[in-house]
Order: sequence, then structure tokens, then C-alpha cells
Amino acid sequence: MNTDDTVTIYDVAREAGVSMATVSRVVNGNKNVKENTRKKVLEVIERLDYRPNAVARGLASKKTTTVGVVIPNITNSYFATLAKGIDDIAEMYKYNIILTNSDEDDDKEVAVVNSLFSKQVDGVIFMGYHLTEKIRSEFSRSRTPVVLAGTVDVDHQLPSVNIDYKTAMVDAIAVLAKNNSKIAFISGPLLDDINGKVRLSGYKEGLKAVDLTYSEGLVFEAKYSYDDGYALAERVIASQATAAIVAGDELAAGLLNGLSDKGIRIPQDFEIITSDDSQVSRFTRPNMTSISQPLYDLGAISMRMLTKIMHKEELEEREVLLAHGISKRQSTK
Amino acid sequence: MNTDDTVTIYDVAREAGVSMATVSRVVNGNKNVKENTRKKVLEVIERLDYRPNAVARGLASKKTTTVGVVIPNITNSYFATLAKGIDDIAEMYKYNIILTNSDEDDDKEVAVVNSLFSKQVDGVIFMGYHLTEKIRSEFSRSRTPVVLAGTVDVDHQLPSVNIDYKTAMVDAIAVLAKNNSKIAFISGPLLDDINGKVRLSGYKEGLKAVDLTYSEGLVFEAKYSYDDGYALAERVIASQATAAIVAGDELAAGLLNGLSDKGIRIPQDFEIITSDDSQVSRFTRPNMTSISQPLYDLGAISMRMLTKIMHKEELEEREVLLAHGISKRQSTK
DNA sequence: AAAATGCTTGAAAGTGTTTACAATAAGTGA
DNA sequence: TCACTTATTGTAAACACTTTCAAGCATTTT
Repeated sequence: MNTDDTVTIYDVAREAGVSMATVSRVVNGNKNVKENTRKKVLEVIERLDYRPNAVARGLASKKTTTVGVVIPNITNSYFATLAKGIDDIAEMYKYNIILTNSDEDDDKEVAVVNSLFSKQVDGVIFMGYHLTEKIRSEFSRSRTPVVLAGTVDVDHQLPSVNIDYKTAMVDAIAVLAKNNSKIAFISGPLLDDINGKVRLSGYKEGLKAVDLTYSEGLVFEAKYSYDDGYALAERVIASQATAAIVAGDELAAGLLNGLSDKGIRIPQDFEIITSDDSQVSRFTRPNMTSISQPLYDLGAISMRMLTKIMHKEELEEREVLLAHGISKRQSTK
Repeated sequence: MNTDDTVTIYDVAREAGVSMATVSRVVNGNKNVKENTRKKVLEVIERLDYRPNAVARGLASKKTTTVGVVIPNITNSYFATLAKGIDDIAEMYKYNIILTNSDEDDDKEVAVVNSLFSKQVDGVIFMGYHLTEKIRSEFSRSRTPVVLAGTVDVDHQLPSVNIDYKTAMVDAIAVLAKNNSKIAFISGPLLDDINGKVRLSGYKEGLKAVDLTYSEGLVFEAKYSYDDGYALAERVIASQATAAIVAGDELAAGLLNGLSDKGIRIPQDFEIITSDDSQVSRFTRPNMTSISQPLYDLGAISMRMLTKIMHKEELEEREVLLAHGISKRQSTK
């Protein structure tokens, strides 16, 4: 009898007249147990309401059936949708998720990743706007597998699931260039690889492809927030741009509403294409034309990829690129 | 020397010429260590890059510094904002979060809670639309503390942080009643206590307070989704209601856009008040008047409450009600 | 009937910490 | 200097499992 009421595998073993090993076997669905003893053990488990202690299990087996997910911001609908995809697949494969917020902060990012490793997670899905050297070195120092979801690795070191953000940018410019000669790029922080490297180069390439010249004055840097977008409206008008490709849906929603409130008609006076294709692009009026991408799948596939690595299965591709397109809605003519 | 490269507390002890106990002490900031030996140990820790194994620690100490959070849907901006508040405070108190999706499904809810308990979380924050008997019994069977965030417990058993949803409903009706005599209630599933019991009774009480009569035909049941709201527009028009109080922001956004697309002008022809006060209420055009509530604080305070319980501190209140109001925006006259 | 094979089972050694408890060292006051 | 505290350290037993290895049996095979 225990002092407190936690019933352990040992209690079950004693009660059922078998060894701990046998109990462990039936709990883990091991085939090598006679049907009779299995039944007996299951009965005792039921009767005592035994519940395996995952921590002890984790220590003994060195597996926690837990994966860490780092997300820059839960309230961002782009990442939230990815997270949903991740979670669904994780559940399918019986993994739990430790979701940690990195707050778009490089140091905090390192801290949470270390915390995940110390918790002995079996794998990590990382979402972020860029990969710092610090975080890279944490990843490579550890033997825990890591997959990037919706985040580019310009050095092509880590397995990842993305769309081709650069080409998507070129495609968007092509659409806007039909009616506009001054196309702004409303970017997130240019320090982030996804913006400063990938999207910006796509922007330039896209302009060149339609014979427009690049001008620094048409590149606007902002945080990924509604308020930043709203506040930007004035400056964007001043730049005389008549169209914009925007790096995030909340940001784009802010810009759109900001412009509207200043009497600019969308899309007659100003065309907008946004980048995330999240729900938010449908909330606004007019709703927003967007680079289309399978958000949920981005998450789901990265999790699937992680399970393969964790189970030592072969990977066909280390860097998956999902198809993108342009979803035409009302913010373009 | 180890075979594989994981360095344990034992390695540090040997290298530093002290016992495991001493290393454990310095790692845990125990005061009873001579400054000299502390320095020596810290040095070795640095040199070997020792990182404590949280799983082993959890087993030995019976504390995991992890709390479970169950959320019905990450992509819902109401819950996402609560989660942000929870996460920030959790971080402040050095807790990690295992975020689990219950998918608004009663059985899955029970499954994830059990999984959390088996992982030996130190506490649980539960968010949901109602409390089933099953989940109640899981909670009471366990000694792990539980706090409800933004979810009502009609039986007043569990500690919780909420606003007074019923009174908020009455307040909203009062506003709408100024210009309308047919006020619809666009509810989430009526099976959920928050709707079928709390909000509905607030709706009725609110109507009575302004001398309007309750009619079943003005109560619409839906899921908390944009699409459901959009689809509902037609039926709402048919009901001849000229105003609505809506139980969720995504739902309200859908309704608003659905009505607009059918030529109904908001707020001239139809007034809307929504319930969540999330970002989404600002995305739409016109943006939406909402019951106002401190979403982030709801999460933050519930987490703070949980830390108190986990640390056996005294609780001033077991059921915290935060102040609410009505944020007037453009969807009401 | 002996030998070989295949199932079931149990004993015991991990897994990496924490934490009594005991032991030793270092002060302190008389 | 001695007895008595107090501060510092070490020993070893948990913690609740998994897993390796070997043993015990019941079947087959020869």
C-alpha cells in the first residue's frame, strides 16, 4: 500500500501477481504476453485506475512523445493556422506539443529552444522570420531533430517546408503591374531573411521582369501588426504608389483600412495584394487578393516530416516547397 | 567518460571533485554552498556544457515546472489572445506550457487532460465553452490544480477568471434597444453553458429590461466561424431583425460581411454588437462595436492565480470577475 | 525420447535527478 | 582548550518506469 494515492506499475504487478516487466509489456502493447495474463493485468489496471507516469517513462526510455513547437506569436493568424496543422498531425502520431512563444525575439528564441531540449522533447518544429547564428548553433549542438515550418533557411541546412516566397513575390508584382507603375513593397523587418533577402529580391526581380525600376522610396518597413499598417497609410499615399504587395495579412488589413479611411478607394485608386492567405484576408472589405498558400498543410507536412525523422525513416526531400498561387479577391482590379 | 555525449550531473561532480548533491545544489541555487566550490562547479558546468535533464528532475522532485493549457481552437483570436496572456505570465514564473487543442470536442477534451496529467504537469488552465461531467470528474479525481480561463462553471466548483457575461449581454441589449425592437441573438451552440445558460438568460433579461418580448425565432445557433456567420445573413434578414448581438467575433465578421453583400447597410439598416473584443472586431468595415473585456488579462490573471495555487499561497477570490463594458465602434448608430 | 525451437515471464540494472540524513569542517563562547 | 553550534559536503535511497538477459515451459522436430 502506498502512503499517498499514486498507484504505480509496481502496485499493479503485485495485485495481478506478475512482474513489473509484464505490466509494462501490456501497457505498451507488446505482443509477447499470453492473452490470459494480459486480461488479468488489464483488469487490475482498471480496478486500481492505474495511469502510467509519462515522466518516469520518459526517463527510462529516453523518449517523451512530446515535440516542441516554437512560434513567434500565437495571435498571428498565419502562424496559428500552421500550428493547427502541426497539432493535428502530432495528435495523429500520438505526440504532445509544447508550444513556446518566442515573441519574435532572438534571445528568447534561444532560451525557449534550450528549455525544450532540457525537457527532452523528441523533436522541434521551428517557426520564425529568420535563423540567427545562435539558434543555428543550438540546433546543431543537439541531436534532437528540427524541422522548419514556414520559415526560410537561406543556408539550406535544416529540413524545411515552405513555399517559394521569392517567386510568389514575382507573381504578385506581375499582377499589380498590369495597372500600376509605382508598386510599393510593405515589408516586415528587413533584418528578417524572409524580407530582407527573399522577398526583397523577389520584389526587385519582379519589377525588372515588367520593366519597372526599383526605388528605395517604395519599400516600407513595418512590424507585422494591424496598427503599423494603419499608420503607414499616410506615408504610402505620399509615395504616390498606386499599389502594394504587403508581407502580412494583419499588416495589410491595417493598411487597407487606413487608406480607406483617408478616402482612397480600393481597388479603384489603390490595389493591394497580401501574403499570408489567412482568414484575415477575408475579413476586410473589400477582402484581399493574396498570395495563396496551403497554410494548414505547411504545418501538417512539417510535422509529418518530423515524425519521419524521429522514426528514422528515409526522407524523400529535405526541403519541401508547396505550390503557391494568387487568390484573386476584391483588393485588385 | 560516457559512451554517448550526454553529460550528466555525475560527470560534473567527478570533474569538479565534489558530490552530485553539491552540483545539484549549485544548479538549483541553494544557498548552502561555499562560494569557492560554487565557482568551481559553475566552471565545470560551463566547460562541459552541462544541461540539467528536466525529465529526471521531474521524476525526482515530482515537479515539472510545466503547466497544461487546453484550448478549444488556436486559430480563434479570442482564445489565442488569452493564451498569450497565459504564456507571458507562465514565462514570468518560469513555467513552460503544454498547449493542447481540444477541438471543441468533449471526448478529445478528456483525452488531452488525461495526457496532461500523465505528463505530471504542475497545473492546468482550462478554456472551453462548457464543463462536461466527464471533465469535471477527471479534474476532481486529480490533485493537480486547475483554473478556468474565460469559461464559466455554472456549478461554481473550480477557480476561474471571467467577466460577467450575463450582465454584459443585458448591457448590449440596452444599447441596441435604443433604435431597434427586433434584436436577434446569434449564439454559439446552445449546448454550451456559456450560450444556452448564461448568455441566453442575459438576452432574455435584457429584453425584459427594455420591455421587449422574447421570441425563439430571433435566436440563431451557429458554430463560431466566419463561414457560419456569412451563411446566416439570409435567415437573419428573413427574421426581420434589425440588430443582433453576436457570440463571437469571427461569427460576427461573417454576418456583417454577409449582410453587406446583400445590400444591408451597417449600421443604418442593421446594428451589430459582437462579444469578444478581439482584433477581428477592428478588421471589418465598418468595424464592430463589441462587449469590451480585457482578453489578455483574462489569461494573465488566470495563470497568476494558478501559480498561487501551485505554490500553496492563499487565494483572495476563487472566482474573479473582471470589468467589462461596451466599446462603441461603427457597427452601431 | 532427446534436442531444438519459440513463447512467456521475471530479475535486475539502468535512466539522471533530488533530498533526507549523516558526517565532517569550521566557528564561537566560555 | 573544550563543548556546542552552525555551515558545508557527501552517501545513498528514492522517483516510476523500460529493457536486456536469461530462465522456465510447452511444442515441435527428428
